[in-house]
Amino acid sequence: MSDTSHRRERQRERTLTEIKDFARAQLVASGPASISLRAIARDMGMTAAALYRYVPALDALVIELCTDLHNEVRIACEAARDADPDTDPVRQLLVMARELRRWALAHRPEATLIFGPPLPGVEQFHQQCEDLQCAGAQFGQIFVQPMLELWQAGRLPAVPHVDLDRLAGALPAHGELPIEVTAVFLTSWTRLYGILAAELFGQLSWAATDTEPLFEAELASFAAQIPATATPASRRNS
Amino acid sequence: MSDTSHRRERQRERTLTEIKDFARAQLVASGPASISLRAIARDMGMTAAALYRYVPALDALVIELCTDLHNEVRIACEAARDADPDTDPVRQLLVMARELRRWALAHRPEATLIFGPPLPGVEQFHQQCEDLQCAGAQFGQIFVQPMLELWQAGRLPAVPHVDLDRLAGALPAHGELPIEVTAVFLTSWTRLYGILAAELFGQLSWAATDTEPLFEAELASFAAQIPATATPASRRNS
DNA sequence: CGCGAAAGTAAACACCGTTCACTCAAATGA
DNA sequence: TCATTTGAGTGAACGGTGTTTACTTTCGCG
Repeated sequence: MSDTSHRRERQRERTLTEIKDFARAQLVASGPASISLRAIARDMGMTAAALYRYVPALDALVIELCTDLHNEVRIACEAARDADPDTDPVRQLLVMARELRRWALAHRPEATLIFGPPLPGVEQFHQQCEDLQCAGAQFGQIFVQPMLELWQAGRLPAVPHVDLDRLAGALPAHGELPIEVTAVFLTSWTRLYGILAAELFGQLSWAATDTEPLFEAELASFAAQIPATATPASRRNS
Repeated sequence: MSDTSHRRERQRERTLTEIKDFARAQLVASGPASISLRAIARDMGMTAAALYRYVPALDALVIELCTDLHNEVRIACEAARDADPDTDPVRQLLVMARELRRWALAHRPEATLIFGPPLPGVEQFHQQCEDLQCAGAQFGQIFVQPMLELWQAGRLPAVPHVDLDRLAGALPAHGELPIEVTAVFLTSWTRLYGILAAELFGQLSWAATDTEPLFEAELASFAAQIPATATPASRRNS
């Protein structure tokens, strides 16, 4: 009984992943704006209307795609991190950042979808990212975590020039993170994101064709702020 | 004779700017992806086919819009710069950067169009930016210029960690700029762009609602690298 | 085997970009 | 002044899109 009813469910799930596979193929082939239900249905040998048995609307499909891609890039970064024997948080951050860049440049349309401006109807995705369980937040978390470890080890330097009081007033509700960690995370993240997004979106095509020196310099300047071992005076937790 | 023919031309130009005005109104109202020739024609009380007398295709119209917007934000930054009596290049850079952020946040859809990933069919815009006369390059130029002045005054510090040789190999043909200036410009620009783009595209909505502290910190850390007066040892030109 | 739910279809609606043949008015030249 | 050329604008059409509706077919379950 449950076997047979499961058969239906499995069939349903297979069709849904097939839909997402074709959607991704279109994303890769023609960019985020060209994902079309009718084309997916055509590729699958079905009618567009049939897809509405599986997906409430195109927007929802794209949002699911965003979720999958966030998970994919997170898992790729985690794998790169775990493949490195060095467990130093700084080292882990560098390895993950490089893997993020590698993934993004190897999957430009996908990266453009998740790191670019939300398509109309997909703005909702970033909103729901305030939920820590959502894929976007979990992706961010793998970069937050090592920074938290650095802070606990007393190795996180105060970020210069950041108005911590004002920043603290601009955080969402779930902010159980120390404000110093938030500050260093945000400044580091936006720097990485800047190089990546600028290259992804072609904003640097007039100025440089290879941004790896810039990327590596940013990583180096990040690592340089952090002492290899804890400064005794700034040690905080165990 | 030339009067009358000019009358036609002026009429034609008025219609064209009217088209662009309505296009921008749509951009502001519904985002970059929602600019539609049919809707523009509807708003103007015309047929969509008539617009093809003025614009070869939708893509071309959007590209023209990008050009206009680049000019607009450039002029806004120049105005802010010139309104400040301080002629110190560092001060000018800070003023222009703040104006850039102000403009972008006050014109989010427009900023998303020109700073986000190119719409399908508009990739061409960034390519043509290798031409220094194009609007995109001229916009970049107003930030390059003060940095060049700093370099000429011997106040530009070597950017740490950047592999200048490799970067030099990744520059387009028109690079008559000193490589040190290029390096400091690109690292500073991508940092600014990162904060701006992250906020524009909602990438930080889960982490912070107000990025001004981050932006100001980035400006401060840029200014901090640059000596107020020339280091005698590093002075280069007049 | 028959029933009922799920899957899929066809047609329609309202959009979209783009093209083509056509009309109409206005500027031009003789 | 009158005929002609040129340009603006129209209407219909083609193929594309998301989405809804009513209908049919398929298939697992009792």
